[in-house]
Amino acid sequence: MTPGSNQTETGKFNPNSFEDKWYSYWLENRLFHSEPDEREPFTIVIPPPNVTGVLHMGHMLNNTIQDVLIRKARMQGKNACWVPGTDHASIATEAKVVQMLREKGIKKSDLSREEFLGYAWEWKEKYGGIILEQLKKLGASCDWDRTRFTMEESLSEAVIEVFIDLYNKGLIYRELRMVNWDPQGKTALSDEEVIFKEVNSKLYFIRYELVGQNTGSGTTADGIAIWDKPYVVIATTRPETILADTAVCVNPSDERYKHLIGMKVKVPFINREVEIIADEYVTTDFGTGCLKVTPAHDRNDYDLGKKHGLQVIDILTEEGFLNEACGDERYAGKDRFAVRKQIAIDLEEAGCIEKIEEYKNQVGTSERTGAVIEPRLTLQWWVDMKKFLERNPQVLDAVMSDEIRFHPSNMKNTYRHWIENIKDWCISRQLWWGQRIPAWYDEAGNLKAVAKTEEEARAKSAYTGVLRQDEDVLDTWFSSWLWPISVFDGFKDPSNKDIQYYFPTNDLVTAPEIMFFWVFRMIMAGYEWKGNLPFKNVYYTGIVRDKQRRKMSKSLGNSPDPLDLIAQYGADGVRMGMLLCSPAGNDILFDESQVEQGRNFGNKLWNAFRLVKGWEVKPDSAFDAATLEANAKSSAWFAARMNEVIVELEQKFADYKLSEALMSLYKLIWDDFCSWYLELIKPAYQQPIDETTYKACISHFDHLLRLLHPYMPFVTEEIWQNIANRAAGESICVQPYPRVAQVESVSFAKTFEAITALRNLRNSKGLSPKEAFRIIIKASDETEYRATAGHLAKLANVSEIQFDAHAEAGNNWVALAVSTDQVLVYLELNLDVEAEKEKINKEIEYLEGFMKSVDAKLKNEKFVANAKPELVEKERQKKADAEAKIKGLREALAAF
RNA sequence: GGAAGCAUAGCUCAGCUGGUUCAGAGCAUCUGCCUUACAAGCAGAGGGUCCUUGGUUCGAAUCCAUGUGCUUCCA
Repeated sequence: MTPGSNQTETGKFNPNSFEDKWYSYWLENRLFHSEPDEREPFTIVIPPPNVTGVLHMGHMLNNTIQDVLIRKARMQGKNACWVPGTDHASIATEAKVVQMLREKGIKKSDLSREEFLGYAWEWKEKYGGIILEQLKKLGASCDWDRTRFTMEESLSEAVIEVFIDLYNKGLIYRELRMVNWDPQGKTALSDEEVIFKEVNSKLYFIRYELVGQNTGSGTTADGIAIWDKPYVVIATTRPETILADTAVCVNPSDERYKHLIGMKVKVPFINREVEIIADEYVTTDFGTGCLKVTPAHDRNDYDLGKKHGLQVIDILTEEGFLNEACGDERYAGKDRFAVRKQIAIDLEEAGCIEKIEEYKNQVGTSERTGAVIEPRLTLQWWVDMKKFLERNPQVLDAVMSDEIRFHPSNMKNTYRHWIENIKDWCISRQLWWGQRIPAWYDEAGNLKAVAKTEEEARAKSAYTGVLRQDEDVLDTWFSSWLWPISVFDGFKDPSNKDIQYYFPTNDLVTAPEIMFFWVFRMIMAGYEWKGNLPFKNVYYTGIVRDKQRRKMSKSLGNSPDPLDLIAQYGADGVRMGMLLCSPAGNDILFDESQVEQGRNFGNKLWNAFRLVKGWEVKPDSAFDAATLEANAKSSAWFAARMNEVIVELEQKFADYKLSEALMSLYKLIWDDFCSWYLELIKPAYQQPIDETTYKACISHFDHLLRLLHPYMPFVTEEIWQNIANRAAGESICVQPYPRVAQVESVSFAKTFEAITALRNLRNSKGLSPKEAFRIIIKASDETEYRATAGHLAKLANVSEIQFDAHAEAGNNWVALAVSTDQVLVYLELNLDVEAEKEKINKEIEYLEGFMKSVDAKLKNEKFVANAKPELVEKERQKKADAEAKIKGLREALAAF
């Protein structure tokens, strides 16, 4: 059954009254479900939102765009499949679960891995689907039967298999390296998960006493000795790390320090003697030119340490506390930031501080927990990206050659730059929520085998002792990069009909900052395991910002609640508001007034429907020929106009200019359909309309609804269902999308111009629209005016139209310029003759100026010789038109 | 510090490989209207040295260079 309209035709437009109803209807009729068949597939996989997430403005934008693309494809007869799902977000979810447990009084450390995962799954089942439910409110036409989750069994198996496969191919290795450590999440992060923020900090200048130098050359950078002992000064933003210093380094060519190379200095408090070494790495003009080297806590220092064979002293715990190795009991067991403050005070007291400067620097923070990242030396698993790319050069080539098209295309530059400077990908995480790494070790921690199960590991390694599986899990992106393949079970069953049919997918819609995390890696996975690209187009959305260009965020509180917005303006209004001004790649400055505009547009459409629906229809025989003829012309004109716009739309969609396409539609509906066409065919109050026109109108309306449906699915369905009789189960969702047709071109351009000129005259003279005009049309070609005389009379309230090519203005006849013709209007007013003359003179002046420039072009031999012939012809036409206009205006002027 | 992008009406943006009356759209603004589809509306109107300065060209918003300002990415 088709649900009846909740809204009577006289009711006010209220999107809430029908949106849920139609969504349920679509689901009941399984309109979004896809199975492979003989049609051309059109596939989108959703960028899986974080399972802990709730819908925010960015999701709204992103998913609206996907829905527009998928709905249009579906209407175009393609087998449209939009696969929804979520990712397991190891670190974010684990943090949530840990917090939930803490509230229950349970500590993670008191639980076994299995127990913890039990709670985590429980949490996921309870809260993990919220965001998907919210997408339904937005109207997202996902195939919900295909909903996937990155940690479900089949997808997890794929992850494990891929890991093993990469290991066997030599593309994965395990190594002790400096990683980005999140002391709050207590895990390593990849470089992409670190967000750099500028912070105000301090640069501490600290004195290190020179060993065995009782006199002489220990000086400050500026040569002044304040201390009684010789010393050097180092500059650091992290004074707590001096306890882990194992060298001081200067540039070998630095005259100030040359003579000190090879000597030793004492680290304050702990009095560790460390050597002054020399390396080109040190810049002489930063700080004092004298660098403290802390191999355990700084990436560059680590490399330096390796090169010079320095000792590595790790003074931090995994939580970011100082440990016993720091060698000073005042600080051991305390937080790194607390120690930073304290040690600064203590150093000051000890006279070791030369000075402290304010300093702005970039500090890395965890994308998920926000904690300040600590470079930390740990054993992690890595993907060898260089080797991977050597195996799969298409990862770069496909994008550069537009085999995979980026929208906007300038993202290609960033992509290439990224690949050319690629770094290895740290894929292990010290967490429990995620796929556990299938690596097996002996009791001493030596890697014995990489295998799916203990049995396999044993078989592979032939080791008979106790085997322990790696405690760590894999990065969530190590699941997500397989998404376009794994959602179709392309690993589990590579020849299944889904993967063969839907892969490669068509479009991917995502945020620009995800290019490195995800887009790039999916392309890698596509070529490595399917030997093919994973999608053909990548549409990068902008970031949703507020009017002050600030990024919308929870903490700023500048983001409206999407569901509130939907409740207030309707999902259609919100969708339209988001898309009205969001070219690919451009940030969108969100403003509620745009959403209001979207709702107003829905209201406009709704009222057009009310008008049409209210008409009484009678057979054509009840009408005179002139009316029928005029209406037929109007319908033909609109058909032609709509066709023009469909041509535009096709081009705009081909270029992924979704905002512009929407704007074209907006104008077609509001201006051409409502303001012109409906006004033209509208019968007088309580008068009937002829059947032919009514049918044409309904057909045009129907086409408009289809064109608009991808953008505003709900209101278009509501009207479509009520504009004509529909069978049970029918829906606009699956109606054919209008195509470009061969339509006779009908121009009303001069007519509309004349109507506007007459309305303008009324406006400027303060005349009532109720007073009819008498006019004379003075045209060189009367064809169009004669054909549309009825239209002109109706929309400009003209009671009498004469045609006279030789008419003269004057005696209360005022001339209006329309194209190159004139419309003379009878006015009984006392005109301000001088003002009228002035106006005409100004017009003539402008036209003469214009003519001059055209003339100059035409007289220019080089122009005539070099420009295309049709262009020259156009210029000649321009000149002729202007001449005709000037002639008419002169005559009008003479008539006063 | 390295790289990319942007600068056009009050705001947000179109303007493809130079050439239609090339200076555009939507919103906002102003004027007049409650005209029986719609005031969430109708009918009109105004508004810009296309960031600066040079250059190429018969011709530049468009191509090139310089400067300025802003944004983003990477280190």
